[in-house]
Amino acid sequence: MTGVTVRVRFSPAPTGFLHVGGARTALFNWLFARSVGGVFVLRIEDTDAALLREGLVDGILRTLRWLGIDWDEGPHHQSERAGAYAEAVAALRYSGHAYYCDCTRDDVRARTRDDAGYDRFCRDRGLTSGAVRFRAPDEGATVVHDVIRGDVTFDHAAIEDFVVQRTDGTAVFLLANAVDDMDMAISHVIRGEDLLASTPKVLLIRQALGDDHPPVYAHLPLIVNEKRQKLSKRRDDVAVEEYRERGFLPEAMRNYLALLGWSPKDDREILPIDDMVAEFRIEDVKPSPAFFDVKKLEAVNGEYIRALPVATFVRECLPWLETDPPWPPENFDLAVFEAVAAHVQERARTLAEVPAMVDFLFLDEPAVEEVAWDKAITQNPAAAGVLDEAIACYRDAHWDSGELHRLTAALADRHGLKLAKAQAPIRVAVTGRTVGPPLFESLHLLGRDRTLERLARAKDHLPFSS
RNA sequence: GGCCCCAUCGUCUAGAGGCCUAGGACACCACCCUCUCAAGGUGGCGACACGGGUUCGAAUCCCGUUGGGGCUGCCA
Repeated sequence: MTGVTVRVRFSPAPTGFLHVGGARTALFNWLFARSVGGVFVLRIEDTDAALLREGLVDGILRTLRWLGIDWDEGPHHQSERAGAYAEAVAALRYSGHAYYCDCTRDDVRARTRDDAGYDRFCRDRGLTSGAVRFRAPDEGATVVHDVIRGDVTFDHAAIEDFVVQRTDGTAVFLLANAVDDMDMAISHVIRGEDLLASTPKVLLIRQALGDDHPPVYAHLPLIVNEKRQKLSKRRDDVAVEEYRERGFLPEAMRNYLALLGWSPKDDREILPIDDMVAEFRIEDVKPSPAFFDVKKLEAVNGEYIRALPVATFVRECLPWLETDPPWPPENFDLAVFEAVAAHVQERARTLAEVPAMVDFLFLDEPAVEEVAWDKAITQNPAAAGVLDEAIACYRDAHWDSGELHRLTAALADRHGLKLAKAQAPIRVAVTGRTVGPPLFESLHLLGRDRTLERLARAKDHLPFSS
């Protein structure tokens, strides 16, 4: 790597949002650039008119920033480099490397052979308008040097005369890609394996354009779904933005993505970004596809959530607590949430599940889970007694979680119950759920009045209430 | 169909010929801890796709088979 300026690029097509696979590609380019002191260029591949709608790029940039992936150059837009592409196409035509073709879509279909694509019908017709096709060599082969896969050889016989410029004069990505990578002096091309098969075409164009410094390639393994297919916009949850909305932290997302195809030398999986940069080696990336496992992502996210200082955790939770909360907004009390935060933080795998863990504190009536209520109260023979006595001894209790704990333990004792059993009807009566933050801290925060009110209400609903 | 890629526990991976009766993590199960649930601790289940070579020795190298995937657009 000495003596050569490392320049990499992430070049997404503007589809409106950043795809999980794209994010991983961006991350690996970024890690590589940062690890060797190279330059990370952002380039928008919008050569197709359909991709020129306003705003399609914004989401991608926003999400890259959210992930902490910054760029040193760009974003360049291919839509603004039409001149350079036109020049390149003209050069290819003059040098005999490309020719006009007026075949229609149907013509091409009819002329496509099973083993080598378009049959080159227009090659020597001397047309002066239409789409422009690259004259692929009839013999020989092109070798793609890939640091992840080794040398991959493509026989020219299987490479068709592909289109480099559309009838409307715009360049297709193969051409734009070749020209831009040369003009921008890209030294390493790191992208998804789905592009491996198109690489010899780009190499052929570059060669025809006089290039003698092809970049080093690294084709990353595809990220696949449970059926081992490439993640697709249609059937899979691929928008990184969506994971953000589902309560994942950017650091966790980034860390998990880094683990798809790469791993540090030791047995660590959770590691700070600086360590990743320090240890990242593009040649260590595995060539085989990786399944995007949301369960594992959640586990990683849980680790990151727990590692947060409580105050930071509280701040991160705010959007979930203040925007469209399950309780009347005016009921929310930040001080109360801050008091339970540490308990919630230990239990949450995503920020999105936080509201349900604390809703009993801000709801006028607890959100009752039918199954829980039925099991712990209605169908529980001990419920009436426990509830009655809880009301009796909580009424004059010193309102403190330790004291509530002691009183309830004594209560359980008198009923010959384990505290675990005795607390169940109380918890469900007060919070509506069987699980949640520690009960006595919860009661303490809820306050005596509301606690007694909810216990009484639960008791009243019992079929044989005393 | 053609071209290309890939192949270690269910999943993500460690493993670059002997350190491997294959290690870690997630998931799952059990137990411990415990006011529920988590967290934490301990343990368990669980893999080198198959067949040939090469070698004193192969998860590691080679070939083949099988399986999976990608590409095959005037999308990128």
